[in-house]
Amino acid sequence: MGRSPCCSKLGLHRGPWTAREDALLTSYIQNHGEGNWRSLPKLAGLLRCGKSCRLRWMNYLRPDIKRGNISPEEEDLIIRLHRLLGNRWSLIAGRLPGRTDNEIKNYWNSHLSKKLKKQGLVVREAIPRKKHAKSSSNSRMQSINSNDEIKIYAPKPTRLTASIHVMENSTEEGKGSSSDEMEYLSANKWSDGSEENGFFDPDQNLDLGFDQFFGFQQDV
DNA sequence: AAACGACCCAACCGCTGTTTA
DNA sequence: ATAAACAGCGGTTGGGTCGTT
Repeated sequence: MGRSPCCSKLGLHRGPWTAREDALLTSYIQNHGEGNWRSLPKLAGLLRCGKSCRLRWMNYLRPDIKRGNISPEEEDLIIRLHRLLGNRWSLIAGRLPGRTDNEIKNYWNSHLSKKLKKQGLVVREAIPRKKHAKSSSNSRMQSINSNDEIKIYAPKPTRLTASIHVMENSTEEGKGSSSDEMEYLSANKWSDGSEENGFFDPDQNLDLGFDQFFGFQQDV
């Protein structure tokens, strides 16, 4: 399967979006809804690739996007979630209504990683993506290290619904390095006392006890 | 006022995962 | 079972902006 040709190869527009392009895209999506990114540019009268349209919509034009500074509460939440999930920006963004994965990623790279390093806190390194990953019956299971002992279940970037009771000790400063946390996560115990087979499933377990864990109520 | 460096962030690239024929 | 098409994710880039000298 080949990667689809990029915009430049097809003679499409690249670079910053114009107000007119924004208007065309917004208008089309308002009338027809999201999706079909491949055919959308043509139907909307845009000389852009679908990928570019999707990105523009998701990161900038969506009506529910929250603009402005990241609040201290949001910052705290990002730090906690990053400690838990690593560079899973879409998952983290799913926890911050109105914020995009790109925005959070940028904020992390430009502010938080430096800030935490200054404070002498461990910043979790990016988990290298597997090369030549072969789909399996449960292909979203991603190993995060070579010995396959620790795994994270990576759901689609939908809103997370689950409990983090399991992480309650990790919120204290200085405690719980990432490896500690992952070890804890792989201990196969959920908040309800049930045991699982070593996979952390944020979709299933991030919501319950959210406010206790994160210290404030989510505004959904 | 000009030059320079640091920072920010929108956009792109390359890859993986999912769906469908 | 397989491959192609499509969608989405995370890392990186580069142009614009801001602050400092």
